[in-house]
Amino acid sequence: MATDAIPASAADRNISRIIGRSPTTKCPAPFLSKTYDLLEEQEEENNNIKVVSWNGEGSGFVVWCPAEFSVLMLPKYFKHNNFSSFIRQLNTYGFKKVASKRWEFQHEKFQKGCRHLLAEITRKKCEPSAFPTYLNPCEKNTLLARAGENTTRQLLMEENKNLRKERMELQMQIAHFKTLEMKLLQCLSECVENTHNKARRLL
Amino acid sequence: MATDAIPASAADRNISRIIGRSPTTKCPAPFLSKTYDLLEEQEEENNNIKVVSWNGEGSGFVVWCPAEFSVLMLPKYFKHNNFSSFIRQLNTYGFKKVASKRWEFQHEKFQKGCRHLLAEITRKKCEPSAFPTYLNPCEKNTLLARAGENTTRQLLMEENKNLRKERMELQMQIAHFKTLEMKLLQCLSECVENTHNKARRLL
DNA sequence: GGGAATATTCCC
DNA sequence: GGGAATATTCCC
Repeated sequence: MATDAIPASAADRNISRIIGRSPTTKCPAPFLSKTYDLLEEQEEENNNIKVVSWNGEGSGFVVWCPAEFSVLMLPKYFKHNNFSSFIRQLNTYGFKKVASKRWEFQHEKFQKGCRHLLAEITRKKCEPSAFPTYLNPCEKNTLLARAGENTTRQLLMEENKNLRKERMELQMQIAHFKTLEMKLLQCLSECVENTHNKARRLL
Repeated sequence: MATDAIPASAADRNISRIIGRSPTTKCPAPFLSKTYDLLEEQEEENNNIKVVSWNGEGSGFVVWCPAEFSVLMLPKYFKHNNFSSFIRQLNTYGFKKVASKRWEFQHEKFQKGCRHLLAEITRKKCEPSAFPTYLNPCEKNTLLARAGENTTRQLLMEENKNLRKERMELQMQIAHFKTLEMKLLQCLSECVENTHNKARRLL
């Protein structure tokens, strides 16, 4: 094992928690440490045939023999021997396949000699929960479903209430206009009649 | 292996999917099948010391020797040898510890000779998945919650739309009344003036 | 390549 | 006993 090969373990994370190291200095995800370890340890062994290695620039790595890699190496570091599960993890952590004809992967923060960069690599999936921890996932789920709906519903109900109030006011205005119209017509009618009568009297 | 020991495998689930079996007849979770297998297979072996077995009534099971169980049996069925991980899974599927002095667990649907009941056991946790999978009770709740909210929302939106339409119509009526009022006032004014002039001319 | 279910680990 | 992060599997 390389001297700088400090595997990310539960103990590490515990220490990290106890001494209160900030998130930026926390230990890397186990998957990343193990993959880095794996490459470093292969580096030391002078095998005739390389199964996996850093690429020429140390900016990524190549799985030269996927079958041998899966059967011989994966179980030493992980709880499986499936190449596809390894690839799934690489994708989860944002690695990119950078060659079409060989299994070469790169990640900006995964470089030969730069173990300290591993801690800056994060999983793609991470949605911080907005709900208190005492709720079970089912309740959270229900609330989550309702949260958006409630906001929308409340807005709709508010608008609704305002619209009804407006309607009432408009209807009162109309009632007022109707009364006014009647009065004006009455007035006009009287006025016309008045004019007529006045004219007749005067004539 | 017992003759009825049909492990829940990816193949099973695939077949289940292909032939379109309903959710109620889908195969049990791998954890449940494996735990059932484990008990059935132990049953057949006439060991001097029982490490794990069904209880007397077949209504649950007992891990008599947790250490041996963890080291010797767990790795044969699972990807670990931790008793606590096994317990965590039992809890996830709703098993209850039913004795204080030994590791005895029960679940209503986990009974000796009743492998078919396993498929009715569901995980407690339901992930916030927005899209259709098999409907467990939790997911149903969520969907029901959403359905109710949606119905309410749709009704509110409908009422809202109608209220806006009404408002528009009322505002048009008001505009009409305003015009009418002006005309009537104009008319009245002219009428009054007319009367006045006519009277003056006649006098 | 990635969504989602299940499994395993870690911690409270 | 269970929440949550990570790992592994399965499927599209």
